[in-house]
Amino acid sequence: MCHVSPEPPNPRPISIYDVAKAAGVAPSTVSRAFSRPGRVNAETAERIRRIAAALGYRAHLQAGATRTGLTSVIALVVADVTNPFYNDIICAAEATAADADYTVLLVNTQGSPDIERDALERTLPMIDGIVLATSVMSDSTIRMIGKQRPVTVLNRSVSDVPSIISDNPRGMRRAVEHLAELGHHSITYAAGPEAAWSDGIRWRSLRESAKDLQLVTHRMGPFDPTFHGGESAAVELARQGTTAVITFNDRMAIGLIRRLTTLGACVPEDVSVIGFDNIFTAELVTPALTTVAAMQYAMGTVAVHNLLAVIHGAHTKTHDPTVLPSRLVVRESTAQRNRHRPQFTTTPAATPLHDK
Amino acid sequence: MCHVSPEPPNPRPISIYDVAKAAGVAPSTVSRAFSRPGRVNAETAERIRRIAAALGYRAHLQAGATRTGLTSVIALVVADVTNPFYNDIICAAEATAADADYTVLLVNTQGSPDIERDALERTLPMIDGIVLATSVMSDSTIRMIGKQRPVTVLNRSVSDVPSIISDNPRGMRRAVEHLAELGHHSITYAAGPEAAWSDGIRWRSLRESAKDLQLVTHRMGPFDPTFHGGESAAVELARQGTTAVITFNDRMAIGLIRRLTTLGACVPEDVSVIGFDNIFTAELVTPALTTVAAMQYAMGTVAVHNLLAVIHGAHTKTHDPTVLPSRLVVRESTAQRNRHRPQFTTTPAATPLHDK
DNA sequence: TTGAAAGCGCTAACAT
DNA sequence: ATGTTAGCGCTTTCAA
Repeated sequence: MCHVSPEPPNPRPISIYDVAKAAGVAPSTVSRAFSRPGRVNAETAERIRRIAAALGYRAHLQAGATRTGLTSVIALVVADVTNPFYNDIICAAEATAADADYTVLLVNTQGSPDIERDALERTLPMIDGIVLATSVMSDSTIRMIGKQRPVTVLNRSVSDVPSIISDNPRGMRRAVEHLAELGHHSITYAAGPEAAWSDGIRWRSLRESAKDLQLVTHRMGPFDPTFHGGESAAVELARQGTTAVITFNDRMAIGLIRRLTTLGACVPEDVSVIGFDNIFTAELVTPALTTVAAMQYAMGTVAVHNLLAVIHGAHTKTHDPTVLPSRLVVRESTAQRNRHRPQFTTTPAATPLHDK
Repeated sequence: MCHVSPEPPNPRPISIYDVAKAAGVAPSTVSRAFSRPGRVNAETAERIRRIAAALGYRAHLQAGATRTGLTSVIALVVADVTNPFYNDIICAAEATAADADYTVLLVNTQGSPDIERDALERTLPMIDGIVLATSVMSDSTIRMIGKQRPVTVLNRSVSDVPSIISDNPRGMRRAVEHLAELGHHSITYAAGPEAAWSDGIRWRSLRESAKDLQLVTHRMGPFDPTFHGGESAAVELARQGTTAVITFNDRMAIGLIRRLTTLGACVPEDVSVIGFDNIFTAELVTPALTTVAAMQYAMGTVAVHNLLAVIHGAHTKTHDPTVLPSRLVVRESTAQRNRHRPQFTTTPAATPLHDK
């Protein structure tokens, strides 16, 4: 019944030797016809390309890379490709790389140190450089990798490694001022993963800004930087009471608002919520989310641009991080503090949002 | 000022020769110590690994692949990594592949035939198989690639190539029944990209189901399968009037509802809307979206599972597509047809939602 | 169990 | 402008 397939699943691919023989030229000529068209007779080159196409030849760039060490591939390491925060970063990185004839290898670490290490282990030898958009590795590990391959880090400042960050202090400052103007006296920060550099800077910026404006701060967490993490934060928040919350990111803010609502609190009437990142969904939820926006597209562009510069031999003397501006986008999740209602407190009761 | 950097940006990586010399063994022994630990003295292997680690050696798998032709890498081709529809597919694919010690190479084509062709051209020689989660290539092209490398296609049925689809006809049937029960007489389909196989099957299924239930159907589009595509659909919809819409996917449905609202129509009071995919955001928007859910996680698992089977030499006799069930998730965007109001019609007036 | 040698597909020197 | 040769890092025979 089960007859043997006549063709193996992975037939040996056509090589330049096959093409060379068919065209009656030396293999190196075939190689040149593709990589250095100028250095070969125009007609010969054309004939070679025709024959190659007819034979179904595909250049095996990795093989050549064993000789040159250069692959024209760079890796973009992110914790979670499906996090909308990376949308623009990925698009920008791919566009910028494509302009320079580089390919972007997307590496999805799911926030796991093991996966990240493994993936890097596997891909490092076959790439010309790395953009670390999110990394849970230590600064010293990153610096070590930076010795082996050109590296650029995003959303994090690592000394001796080109870094691109957005102006978290300024964005946080604007968020705090906004809440102060609305009459809030105390701000709770729902923290993201401790390994996240941006979590640290955001909390520190919050504390400083709050101190300047004579506001009180609290810190909850760490939570997963996801919708569910935000839900957990809501439960904890309900126990301690507050009128204003800033979350590590928008996904958490959205989860928090959701859960808060099922717990009987109104946003923004009872509690004002501010997120970070300005993801697309922030505009879509009800109430629309007030959030600190970063320039993701620019981040992706600059990161790849700098990386390619280093690959091509640029020697940046100082490695002060490149700081991109950030701004506050005011929507509906923040409002005047409601003095007539008691501070929001309740006992956890309602069921969590059904997890699809 | 700009002193020359003492170390080149891409130092030659440590090879097995370096390790071999340091360990005082032959290179082949080092190779075996990593790839075939059983066939080398346990102590020697341990010593080699220690020395390798100390030297910072990283296996260069691509180099070995030039010999064996096997890379333990498979490609997952998607149109848009940031489309939440792929979340679970990507996660499932990576998990399933990791279980078998394979790495997933994520290829983002942005729906462009050129990028897809280019990416495939570049990566085909260095992978053991491909999962096409979205492809704009023709069936015959896919079949041709299937001759060169094991291929599995998702969300599409290609003869002679293992295909995994969800039960669109059944899902659509349930959607149409649902609308019929709510008293709607006519259903408009807002189409997605013409190149999308699932768009075709959805429209055909809609027509058949509607015919069975004696409902009238209209078709608009094609539109981009995005939020903005949905907005465009809303404008067109406003001109023609209707009480029930099914969109190609959830992102379109969300955009459509948004724009419809700014145009003065109420969802679901004036018009009922049903999407496809059940993306995470569908639950978050107001009104929450009624949608046809597919089993994305299972799709990813099955796709990779089947692919690995083919890679390991399975000979499936018939290539009938694997069909995964789909179901209707009823939320708030569908309601009883409102007989007391006139059919929704208006002139386009309001401004589109601000694009961040 | 280990070593020696050949070869994967390609590119870069060098030679013609 | 083209051919020849060596070699990239690794795996895999084949011997020892």
